Amino acid sequence: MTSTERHPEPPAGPRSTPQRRAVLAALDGVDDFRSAQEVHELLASRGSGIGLATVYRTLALYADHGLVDVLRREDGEAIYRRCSETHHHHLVCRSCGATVEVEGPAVERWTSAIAAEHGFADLSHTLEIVGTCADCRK
Amino acid sequence: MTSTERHPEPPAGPRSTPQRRAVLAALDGVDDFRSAQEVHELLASRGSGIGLATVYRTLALYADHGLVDVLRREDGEAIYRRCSETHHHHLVCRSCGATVEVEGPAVERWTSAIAAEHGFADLSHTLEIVGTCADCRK
DNA sequence: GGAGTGTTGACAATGATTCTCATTCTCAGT
DNA sequence: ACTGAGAATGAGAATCATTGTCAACACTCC
Repeated sequence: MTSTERHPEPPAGPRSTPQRRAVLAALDGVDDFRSAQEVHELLASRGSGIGLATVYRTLALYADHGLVDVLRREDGEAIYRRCSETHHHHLVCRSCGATVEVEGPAVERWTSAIAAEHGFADLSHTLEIVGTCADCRK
Repeated sequence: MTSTERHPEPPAGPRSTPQRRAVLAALDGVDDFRSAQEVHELLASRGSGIGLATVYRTLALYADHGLVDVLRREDGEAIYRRCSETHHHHLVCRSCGATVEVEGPAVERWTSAIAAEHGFADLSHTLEIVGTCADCRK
């Protein structure tokens, strides 16, 4: 709150490094969610000597910045996916992992209404739909 | 596989034992989500010598039977809460942890519609709303 | 009372994630 | 381009929730 705001917000996004670019590239190469361990293995199999800790740090970093989505597998393992930056939800196939991003204005409205009704503010929410896709039902 | 199947499936819910009753009682005593570790500590502080592994087994057991809800904290730790057995969602205060169970017919309808639209079947979904409750905003 | 099965508790084992720290790299001036 | 300051990286140790193992027990049915 001081008058020290000459540089309101140095555009400074995360610094660009080869490792970070590699992680994003790896995520761009797949269309479903991958764990940090999997991303690391994938990169390793391509000859990248990137460290596991760096993969974790990078994924956490971009997750904070909203460039990747984070979900949890049933066993609690965190999984990540490159995604659009607008608010959305996921429809995931429990069999093949295929993912579809969906928007739900109706849901947004509903959550706001319900929350307000109970006196809650500063909302955020998560919604995931898991099912079996058409291909896997054959 | 002998002919010993006279009792195909005793309506038998989980067998009742002092330990299991203690775990459920502990959950009944609070109105928000607790981790297995916390439940164990709580019981220990009451002089119960119940083992940690038993707490995990019991919570997993009741979670399977739908008697307790399971959520994940941001760090991935599983948290449990005694709940009604009908399908519902949670509105959780990020500050004090207070929880409200809410129903959302609108959401149920929306998820079914969206999923069908993309050819998904055998649906299940999770929806959590996190916010700051009225008391914590003072 | 005894066998058979389900439960428990203590403890080891697992496995994802985080931390530490010395080294290396990026980026904004100059 | 050159340099300094601070950010990022890698290797491996350290955490910590969760699960597996197995012997001792509890309960039910005969």
